[in-house]
Amino acid sequence: MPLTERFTTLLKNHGLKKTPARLRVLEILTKSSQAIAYSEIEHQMKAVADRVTLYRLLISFEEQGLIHKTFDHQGTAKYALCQANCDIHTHHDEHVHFNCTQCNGTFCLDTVILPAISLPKGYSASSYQFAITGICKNCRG
Amino acid sequence: MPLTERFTTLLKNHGLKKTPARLRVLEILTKSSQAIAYSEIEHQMKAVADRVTLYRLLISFEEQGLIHKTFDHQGTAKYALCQANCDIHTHHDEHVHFNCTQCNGTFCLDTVILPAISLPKGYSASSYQFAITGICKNCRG
DNA sequence: GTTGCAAATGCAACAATATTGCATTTACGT
DNA sequence: ACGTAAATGCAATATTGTTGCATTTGCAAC
Repeated sequence: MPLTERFTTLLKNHGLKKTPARLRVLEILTKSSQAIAYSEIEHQMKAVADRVTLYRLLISFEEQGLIHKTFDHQGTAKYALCQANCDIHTHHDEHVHFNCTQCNGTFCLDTVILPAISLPKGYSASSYQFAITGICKNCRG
Repeated sequence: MPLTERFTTLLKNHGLKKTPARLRVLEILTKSSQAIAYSEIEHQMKAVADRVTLYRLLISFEEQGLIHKTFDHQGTAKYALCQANCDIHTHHDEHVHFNCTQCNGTFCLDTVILPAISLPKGYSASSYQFAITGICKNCRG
């Protein structure tokens, strides 16, 4: 299925209207091998949409389960497409992230298995954020 | 050992001068059962120190291994005292954090054992950030 | 105790990041 | 083609973090 068609379906399935800005963001995220910071998306969106539009767009994408948002080792928000069929009700992003201190890249490590963790009594978990900081594959070259 | 004396030693051991602002921050962090956001510390520091001083103070505390800094589920920076004998060379903070979505509290779960994780080839880890988001003990009560 | 100096602080200005209100435009079902 | 709710753009504002520089302070050496 061609990209644009896939995006159209994706947006429709999540009750979102198809707009140039949204298609562009989906394209950017799809073509990236890693999670992208807001500033980077904005940079690539030049002339396509206003800053505010981008903020609001990302918020609704996240609410609707199209993308997930993580924070790297410096607290910078990074966005990536959800792999599975997330939606507004079941929005899970249970995989390990790797943050590179050299290139500042954030990678989703889908192959790493999440260990089970038992919480102390009284606490109830709704989601997990596991991140590893270090040097990535590329930067070690 | 009384608090003030302990703080004095702590600062001296890390090559930091003893100042009212620093003593106050140590006191605030010591008396808190959870990690504290910058804004909260600033609020409790009213009239004791300038915003900028607080920022710089926290940075040097972190560099010298007196405190550690984490980001909660909303990307807010939170600070807490280091438990062990961290210093500028060996600064480790390998425990699980719990972020409550109701009170926005961040707790260090020292009792939870960190699982071992094996990275894909090519990646090398220097630190780990494991966080669990949910409802904390107090908010369930 | 006095002195000297690096460290720490305060202030002002600035930079970066995120949010809100509101008028206008656009997508899309009917 | 039309009507409406959703989406956008713009301006203003809020929040958060940083930089430069003059002044003050802690503390070690004398």
